[in-house]
Formats: sequence, structure tokens, C-alpha cells
Amino acid sequence: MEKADIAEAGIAYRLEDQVGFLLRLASQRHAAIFQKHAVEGLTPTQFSTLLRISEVGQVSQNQLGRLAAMDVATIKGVVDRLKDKGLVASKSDASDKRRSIILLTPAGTALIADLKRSGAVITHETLAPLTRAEQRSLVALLRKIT
Amino acid sequence: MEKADIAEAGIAYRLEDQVGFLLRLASQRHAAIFQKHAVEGLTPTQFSTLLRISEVGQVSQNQLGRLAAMDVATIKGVVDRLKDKGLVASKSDASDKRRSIILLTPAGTALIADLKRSGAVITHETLAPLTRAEQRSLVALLRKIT
DNA sequence: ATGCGATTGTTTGCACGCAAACGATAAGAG
DNA sequence: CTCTTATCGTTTGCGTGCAAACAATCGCAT
Repeated sequence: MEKADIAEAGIAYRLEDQVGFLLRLASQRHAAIFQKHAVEGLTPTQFSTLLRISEVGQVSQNQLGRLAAMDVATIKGVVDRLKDKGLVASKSDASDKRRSIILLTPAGTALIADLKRSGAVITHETLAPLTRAEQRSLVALLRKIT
Repeated sequence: MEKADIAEAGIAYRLEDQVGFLLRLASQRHAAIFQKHAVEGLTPTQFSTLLRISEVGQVSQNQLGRLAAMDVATIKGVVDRLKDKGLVASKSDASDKRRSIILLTPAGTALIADLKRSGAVITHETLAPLTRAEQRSLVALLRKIT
């Protein structure tokens, strides 16, 4: 009978219970916190991109996009804006004319330590409503659905 | 000594451990799943907007934006596109000339049941890597950081 | 050697998402 | 009644985010 009720009255579907909606809300809050603490006015994607380059030293643009979880079209725009800010540079790969190698400029390199510091603050503030155990749990769960 | 090591070697900061990065990844996967099951090519925001209207019947555009967690500029675009698709309509509020009231068209109303069904499928598939308990846990944690 | 499929990067088009500035209207204080 | 403040909707500008189509180059199989 309950099943029939649900079918007739319409499925009990509450937006605020759906992961997709909650993910959007959580991302919004995180973005706001990020912006508050952002170094040099960097966006979250620009931030991730810089960190990835610093991890690997040199990368082709497409490979960088994969490392930072960005579309080819998206990573291009991000890299272009980082170039405009003078934080990254590119050179052509001698052994593969298709590739353009992306690397940090001295200014970009000088920023990395700061970025990590503010990144830690941002993560901390985003997770502030949770206990330590909950924080670990959330991270683990998010990782699982990725 | 460990603290000093960390300070000297640079803070141990792994992108894949940061909530912000994980939220982006999870959102990406959810978006892909959403698109696969999307009714009428609706986007997640359009979907949420339609559901909110169906919950309240009639709303001013700004109020609708608040209900669906969207910026004034964003909700305008979403509503415009839903109008183009013939799913919502607007009329002016007699008692307040600033307001424009948004409501579902018959076509929009006819879609709601379908939307809820596919919404349930999308949520289910997004959470598939988790056990029931983990799913409840994730939703609860996301709600807390919102 | 060539020729075909895969990869690299670019461009276009559409859809959020937010800040900031704007004109119109409403509502409350004096 | 009028002045100030708040709210409503619009527009612009910038930054993701993804699909699709494209030219250039690579690399491998034949």
C-alpha cells in the first residue's frame, strides 16, 4: 500500500536530499571561502594547475589538464590566464612538434609555498563544521565516488 | 623535528586530499551521470529550478533563485532557457510591479514525475560505489558543510 | 615508405556562476 | 508626503566546464 501511495502521490523526492544538489551547495560554500583567502586572486582551477606543475616540473598542456582534471578546452584557458599573470611559461617540445611544454616561471615558483599555506587554511575552514573523524570520513567518501 | 622537516621541505599538501578538489571531481562525475539520464536535455540547474517551482506553485524570479541556490544573474538565464523550452512561463505581479511571477506551463507540469524518476536514478548511480550506510553518511556530512 | 589511426592543441558554441553597476519600484521613517 | 533604504530584475564582464569539429603531427602496421 505504501508503494502504491508513493506512486500515486508522486515519488517522495526531496531536492535537499540529493547528492548532486548537495555537491553544488558545498562547492558554492567552498568557492566563497576559497575566494576570501585566495592568493593573487587565483581561482581554484588556477591554484590546482599551479600545484600540479610544481609537482611534476614540466608537462605538456594536455597532460597537465589530465593531472588537474580539466578538459582540453578548459586547461587552455586556465594556462592562458596563468601566462598573462606571469606565473607559467611555455616552450615547444623539440622531440614532438605537437606538444607545448608548460612550466613555472620564477614568480610562479615563488608562490607555491604561499599557495599551500592558504590551501590548508581554505580546507580547514571549509571542514570547520565537522569533527576530525567526520572530516576524514567525508574525504574518504568523496574519494570513493570519484 | 618533524614539524621543522615539514616547514623546510614545504608543507605536505596533497591536492587529492583537499575537499575542494574532491568536490570538483565528484561534481564532474555526477554531471556526467546526470547528462546520461537527463530528460529533455535538461541541465542540473534547470532540473532543480523546475522542481522548486513545482513545490511552491508560483514564485518571483529572485525568490526562485534563492530556493534553488542560484545567483540573480544565473537564475535569469536558467528561467530564460526554460521559457524557450516552453516549460515555464512568467506573468507580472499585480501588487508589485517589480516582480515577475514564474510558474510551470502544462508541458512543464507534465514533466515533473519523469524528472523525479530520472533524478532518483541519477542519485542512485552517483552513489553506487558506496554502501547504504556510507550513502547516508555522505549526504549527512555534505549537508553539514553547506 | 606510406598511409591510417591516435594524439596534441585550437576554436566555437552553449550553460552555469558570481561580482558589480544600473534603473524601477516598494516600504518605512520622519 | 517625501526622503531614504531595500528589493526586484537586468546587463556586462570574467572564469570555468564540456561537446564537437578541425589542422598538425606522430607512430605504427603493412
